[in-house]
Amino acid sequence: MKLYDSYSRSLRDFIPLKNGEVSMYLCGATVQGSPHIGHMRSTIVFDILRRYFEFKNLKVLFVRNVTDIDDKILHNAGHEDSSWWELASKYELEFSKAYENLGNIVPSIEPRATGHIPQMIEMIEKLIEKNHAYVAEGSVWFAVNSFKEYGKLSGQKVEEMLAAQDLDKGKKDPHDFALWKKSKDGEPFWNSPWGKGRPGWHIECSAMAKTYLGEKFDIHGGGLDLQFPHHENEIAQSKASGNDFANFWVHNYWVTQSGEKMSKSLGNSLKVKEVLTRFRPIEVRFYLLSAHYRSNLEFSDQALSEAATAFSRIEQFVLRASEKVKNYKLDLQFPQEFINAIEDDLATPLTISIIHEYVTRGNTALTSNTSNLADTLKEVRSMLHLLGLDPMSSNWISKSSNEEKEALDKLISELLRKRNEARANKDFALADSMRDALKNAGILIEDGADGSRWTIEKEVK
RNA sequence: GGUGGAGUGGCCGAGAGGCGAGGCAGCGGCCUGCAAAGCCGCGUACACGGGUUCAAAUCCCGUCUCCACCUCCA
Repeated sequence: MKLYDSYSRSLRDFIPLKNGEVSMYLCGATVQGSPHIGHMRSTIVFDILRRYFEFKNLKVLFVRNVTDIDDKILHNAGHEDSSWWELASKYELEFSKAYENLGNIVPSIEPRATGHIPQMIEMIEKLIEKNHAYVAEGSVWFAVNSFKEYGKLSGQKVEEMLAAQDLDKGKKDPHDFALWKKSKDGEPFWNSPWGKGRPGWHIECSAMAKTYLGEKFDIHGGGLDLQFPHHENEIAQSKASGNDFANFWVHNYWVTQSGEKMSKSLGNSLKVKEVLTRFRPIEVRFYLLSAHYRSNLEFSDQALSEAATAFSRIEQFVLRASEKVKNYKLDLQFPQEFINAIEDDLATPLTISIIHEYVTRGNTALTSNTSNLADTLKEVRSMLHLLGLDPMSSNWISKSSNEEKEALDKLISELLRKRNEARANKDFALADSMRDALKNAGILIEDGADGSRWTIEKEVK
């Protein structure tokens, strides 16, 4: 498989470091507010990578952290008049719910920063010992000029970067960054060899990645904005303390609005919970996969609506075909071109176009009753399954009970029987009024060559 | 100031020297009692100006516009 590695700025063949295993670390949320749909993108990218590796029978260890202490959390807690831990917990739950709603498999491990302070302290001590860090006035700083590779990931030279304008005392170089921050009065703190304080943001991920994935692992990912400074600093800390760290760096681009990064836009309309009042989660997931992960995706309600319409074409094929192809087992079978697309740096837009082509083929088989319908259905569902978009998968299926479905089916089938009598008698006024009445109830009727079919109009929630 | 990315038909969005990805919308047809769904057909798009080449959306030079990052960010 070819995967784009931001560190070497090239497509590289992905070969796991350990035979048969893949270790991945994804920078998760800083739980300071509600998730918007831009936040979902990196998780979905990693979710599909993970699904593909598992399909290849690789054992995946997938770590996605939660940053549950930082300046913004403290600030927002003051704003919302709650404790910082309550605020962090509240938004962590919202993120978990959003991830789950959009059909992501839960990570193997989801560590919280506050649960790994001893590991961070240990790493900081090692950095001080190796003269990559220094203590100043109760804080600890990483000495950027002690690490010659600094800037390699982001392609920047330290001397050409804008100097930090912060007022922190004791920094020897404006580019140095905090490993440990001395706490101010009233702020939460942990005890350390340097006094009361809390960890810097970057050391959290270095320490957690090492704890769960070891000194060297396969893939580290996150949004493009994390490339600098966050990931640059992670590399500096980890490598300076003696770890090899990540073999591949994978960065997803933005969900933008009016060309701008979503987090800069204001308003609630982009929050996951709000978008899900207007669109089904599976439609949102489909939409987020409709652009390549290394392209910006321009968000608009119109684009999302179009994606939802496009998806329903695929979904309706799966449902219609499944009514005809009975008792089949879904053992995954992929067209080669689909595998090629996935292996080409996760070309999801291409996979979607392939699915559409197979749906066209399947729809033709459906009307002409040709024998390849079952195969096409299995292939389409396999492809959807790998993308987490199989409408028949249990996590998308509506929650109503079988009893309810059977009762409804009996009722509607009886109505359709009467309506078809009317149609046979050319009493089209009656037939049409029955169809209208059902439509008012949210039930859509389609008359086909071999009988009438009903579906419940897709509604959100 | 430094670094990186982008500009593709009405819309979304692939592609990366020669065969017009795919979808949405629109138009025409088939099917249908009428619908719906489906299928078939219809498009001469690559920011602008030069250049290289038998051939450029794709490569080169220049210009314009937009976006991101430079120690809070998916």
